Amino acid sequence: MRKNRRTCDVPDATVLRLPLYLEKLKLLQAIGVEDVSSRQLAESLDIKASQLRHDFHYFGGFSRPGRPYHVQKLVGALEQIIGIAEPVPTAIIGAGHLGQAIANYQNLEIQGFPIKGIFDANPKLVGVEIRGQPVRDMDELEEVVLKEKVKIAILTVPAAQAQLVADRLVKAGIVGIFNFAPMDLKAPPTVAVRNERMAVGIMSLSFKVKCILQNMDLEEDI
Amino acid sequence: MRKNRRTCDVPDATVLRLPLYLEKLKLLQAIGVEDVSSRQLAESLDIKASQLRHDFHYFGGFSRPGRPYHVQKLVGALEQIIGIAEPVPTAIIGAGHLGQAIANYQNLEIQGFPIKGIFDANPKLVGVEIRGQPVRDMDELEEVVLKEKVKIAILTVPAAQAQLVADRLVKAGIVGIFNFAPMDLKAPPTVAVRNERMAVGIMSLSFKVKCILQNMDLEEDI
DNA sequence: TAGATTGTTAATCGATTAACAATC
DNA sequence: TAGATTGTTAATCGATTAACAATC
Repeated sequence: MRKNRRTCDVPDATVLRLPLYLEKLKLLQAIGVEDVSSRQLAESLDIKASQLRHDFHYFGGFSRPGRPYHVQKLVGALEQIIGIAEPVPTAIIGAGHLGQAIANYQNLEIQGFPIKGIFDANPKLVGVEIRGQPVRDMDELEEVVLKEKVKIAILTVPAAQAQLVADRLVKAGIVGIFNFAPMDLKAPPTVAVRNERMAVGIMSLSFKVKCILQNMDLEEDI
Repeated sequence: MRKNRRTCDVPDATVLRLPLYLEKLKLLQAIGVEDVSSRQLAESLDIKASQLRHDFHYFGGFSRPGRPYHVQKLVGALEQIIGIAEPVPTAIIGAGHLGQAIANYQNLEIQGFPIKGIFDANPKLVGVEIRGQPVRDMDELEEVVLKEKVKIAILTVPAAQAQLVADRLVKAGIVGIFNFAPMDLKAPPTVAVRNERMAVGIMSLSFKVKCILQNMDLEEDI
C-alpha cells in the first residue's frame, strides 16, 4: 500500500515522459529488439541517459547494475504505471468534427482506451455510425457510463456546454476528463482534468515564428 | 535591435503563460475593465502575482511602481510580443475531420490566425467548401503559400505523409508547423515545430486517474 | 580482466516565490 | 500620510545532469 502511494508522488515532467518512453519501446518491440540501454533509449528521444534513469528510479528501477533493460518487461512495467495494463473504458462527448476525428483515431483503442460510447445532443448526429458505433443521445450518458464503467471522458462539446456536461460526468462517476473545449473546467479533486488548449499551442508557436523572422531580418542587416 | 533579440530569450514556461494572460485580459477588456493589478490577474489564473510580474519583467515591465496595468495597453503589448499584432497567414494541410474541426474553429481567425488555404490530397474532398473556402488540391500548396505569404501550417495529414508534406512546406518558406500527426517531424532550426501529442495527453491523464482510483481503494480499506 | 551498464546520490542549473525599495 | 502597487533582486524550490560504486 505504501509503495502504490509512492508511485503516484512523481513530478509532472517525469509523468509526461512516460508515454514517450513507452512509444519508443513499442517500436523497438515491433522490430524484435530484446534489450536496450538507457543511453540508446535516451538518445533516440534526444534526452540525457541520466534523466531517463532518474525517471525510472522513481519506480524503483527496471533492471540492475550492469544489465540493460529488457524491452518486453519495460513495456509491461510502463503500461502498469501509466494505468493501461487493463483497457481504460473511455467515452467521447460531442460528435462534431473533433469528436469524430478522435473517434476515428484507431490508435486510441490500441493504446488502451477503447471507446465505449460517443454522444451528441444534435438529433441529426444521433444514430450516425462512427467506426461501427452509433452516436448516442445525451440522455443515455449516465446509463452508458455506469454500465460500461467508463473512467475517462473526452470532451469535445462547445465551450458553452462544457461545464454542464462535465458536472454530469462527475456525478456519473467519471474519474478523468480530457477537455478540448477552450475554457477551464471546474471539477472536484477526485476527478483529474486535462485541458487541451489549442490557443496556447498556436500562440507559443507564433512567438517562436516571430523570433525566427526577427533574427532573419537582423542577419540581412549585417 | 539588441532589445528585439532579448525579447526572444525567454523561458518556455513564461512563453506558455503569455496566451493565458492575453486570454484573461481580453475577457476583462470585453467587460470594460480598464485597469488590473498583478494580484487580480494572477489570482484569476491561479498563479502567484510575483510570477506574473517576473514574467512581464522579461519584456521590461508594462507599468511603473505604484500603478496597476492598463488592460488595453497590456493586450496590445502582449499581442506584439506573441507576434499577432498583425494577422499571421495560416494554412491547414489535411481536410479530414481534424482539419475541418480546426478550420471551423472560428476563434482562430479572431486570435490572429486567418486561414488562407485548406489543402487535401483526396480528390473527393477537393472543392468542398469549409467556412466559405474551397478545399484545394495539394498541387496548389506552394503557389498559395507564396502568394498569401503563409507563415504557419497546421498539419493534420496521416502520419505516413506528414514528413513529406513538412519538407514541401519548409521548402516553400513556411516558418512554423503545428503538427497533429502522431510522429516527430524533422525540420531545420529556421522552422519552429510544435508537436501536439494526443497520446501524451491521454496517458498522463490515465496516470492520474490510476492514482486517484488507488487512493480511493486505500481509503476504503481504512 | 576491461568495458559497459544500472541505481543512486550529489552537483548544477533553472524556474518559482519572497522580499523590498521606489512610487503612486 | 497610509495602503497598495510595480519592478527588481535575492532566496527558495524543484528538475536536470554528472558522478560513481556496484555489477555484469
